[in-house]
Amino acid sequence: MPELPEVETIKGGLLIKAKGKKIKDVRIRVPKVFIGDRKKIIDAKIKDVRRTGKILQVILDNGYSIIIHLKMTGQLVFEERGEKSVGGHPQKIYEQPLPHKHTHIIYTFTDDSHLYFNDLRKFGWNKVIKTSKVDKTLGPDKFGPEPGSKGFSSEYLKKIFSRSKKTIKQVLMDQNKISGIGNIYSSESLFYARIKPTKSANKLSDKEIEKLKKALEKVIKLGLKHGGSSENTYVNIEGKKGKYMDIAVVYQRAGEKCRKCGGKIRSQKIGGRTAFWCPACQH
DNA sequence: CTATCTGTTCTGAC
DNA sequence: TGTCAGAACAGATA
Repeated sequence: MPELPEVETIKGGLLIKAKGKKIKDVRIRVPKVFIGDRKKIIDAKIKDVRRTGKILQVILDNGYSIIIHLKMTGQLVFEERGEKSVGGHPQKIYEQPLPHKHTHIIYTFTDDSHLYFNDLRKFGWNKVIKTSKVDKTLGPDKFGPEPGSKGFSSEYLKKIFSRSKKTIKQVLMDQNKISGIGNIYSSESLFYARIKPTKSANKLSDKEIEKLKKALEKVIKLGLKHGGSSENTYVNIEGKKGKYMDIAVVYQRAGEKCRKCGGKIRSQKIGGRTAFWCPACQH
């Protein structure tokens, strides 16, 4: 799924395109991805869009909110009235005009613009809840601080790392401890910090923790700057892909040469996810 | 054809 | 309480 930079990019797009619009209709084509009462959001206006970790919150002006998780393959694409997404000969399943086979929810605004929720694997969801419950649902007991935020201090990292028995990569991806990091940015930040992903979190030195903290903040910024990563299906609100993968140092580059030392990048499963790293540079 | 992979996270079993 | 496999799903790839 989109990780923090991707979701943040979508948030920005929604603020520009959809803020202030009034929902005229919601069409639900796959019930399992829409949780809650669709009637509660009809005739409501989008007041604000926020983000907690990888979860989007669309705040409406009637006391309700839509919270959205894109999981691995979810997309939110906005189209103005009468605008036609690029079609042509459909090659890839996601490059067809909207709505298509994997469009599960269609939000229509009063000016006849649309917001489409597409999700090939149907793991993602859109959920209607009371805005007063948003903070409780997405509270700090469920989501740790994110890189760059106030709570993301060296002391905090030291605490969670020393208590964990898992590998550093697994801890980085644990949303309860740190929000917004997934497979891509955990792999990339560990490379910049020169730490191998298989290392036990509780074996990191203070110096390594300091380096990792900086690396995480750096890759998140890089991701944002490049509009996210599009290895697979991620697109922004306009249906365009992100460019982070062009500059990725290790992610999805097994067998290729390390940009620093020229050695071979290797990959291995850690806790069910594929990790990528340079055995020569990362210890 | 089959088998295996995939940017996530929750649940139930131990 | 922590950890782990499996599940939710569909398509791309070898």
